[in-house]
Amino acid sequence: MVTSTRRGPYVCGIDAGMDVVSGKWKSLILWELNNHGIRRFGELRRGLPGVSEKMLIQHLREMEEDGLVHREMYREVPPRVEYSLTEHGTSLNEALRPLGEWGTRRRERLAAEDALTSTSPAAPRQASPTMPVHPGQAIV
Amino acid sequence: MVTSTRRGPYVCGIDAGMDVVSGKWKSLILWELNNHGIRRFGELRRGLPGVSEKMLIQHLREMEEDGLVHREMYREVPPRVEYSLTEHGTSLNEALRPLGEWGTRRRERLAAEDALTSTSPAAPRQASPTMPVHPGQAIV
DNA sequence: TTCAATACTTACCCGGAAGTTAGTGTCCAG
DNA sequence: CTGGACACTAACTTCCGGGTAAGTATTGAA
Repeated sequence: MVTSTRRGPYVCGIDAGMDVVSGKWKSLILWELNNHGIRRFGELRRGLPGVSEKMLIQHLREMEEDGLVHREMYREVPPRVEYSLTEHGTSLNEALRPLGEWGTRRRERLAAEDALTSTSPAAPRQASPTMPVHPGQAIV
Repeated sequence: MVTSTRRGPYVCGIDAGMDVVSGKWKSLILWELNNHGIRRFGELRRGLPGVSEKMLIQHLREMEEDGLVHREMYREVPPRVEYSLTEHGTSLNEALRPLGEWGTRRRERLAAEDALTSTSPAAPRQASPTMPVHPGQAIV
């Protein structure tokens, strides 16, 4: 079972909160659904560059089980499935906002450090040109 | 190096925030240091039941490298090392508070569900259907 | 007839996170 | 003189999260 190690006995709230977002794409799925309201499976896949179908579903299933996302299936041909955030998902997303803002400040700090460390401090732009990018990973 | 996969190119702030707390004990270390201000290595180990010395140090090192914790070493015999949060560590802890509160609410929900789901063999106070289940204090 | 699109499912594999165990040097209590 | 406290370090092993690739059923389009 996927949920074998999850829902463990939590020692505090942060444990319980971290647990539901632990997963490479969970927070991005949350963000994507929060921004678009309703998304089909394929839309989500295309909206998260680099995610594999297997992981997308696995994460969506876990988040559904955790009561974060709602799954609506229409028995059509071709099949259509719509995902959206539940009330809990929306509130989780809001609870993550301060962390996101903290991370944004951290990114800015790192970019500034990189700009200083680089040999020629010519371009201290916020989008650091020295930042390594590997194919398949989009910079948003 | 431990930091091989870390500090990857982040797609958004949440990525950058999640990265520094990804690690089984990171958030608990943060919590522990935030509560006590200053803690020695052994105190931290005893304060986090189940952590291995290897993981404790590895996490402390990474957090030090990320600018979250400060490490003060006193060349005494026996050796003494004191850990504390930096300004960034403190602000990260505050940024995590909403998530912690969300998690606490989730724990309460889960506890309530468990209370309903179980056939109430252990501690079913009263079977009054009108009685709201209120777990109150967190089970730490 | 073959291909694309839809939303998955299944099998296999790899790398890294985490666990286990042992060892370091110095001092003091027993 | 043996052991423990202290703060680590190192070697080895296990486990599992995530990636890759192929297969499923259906229909319409080329």
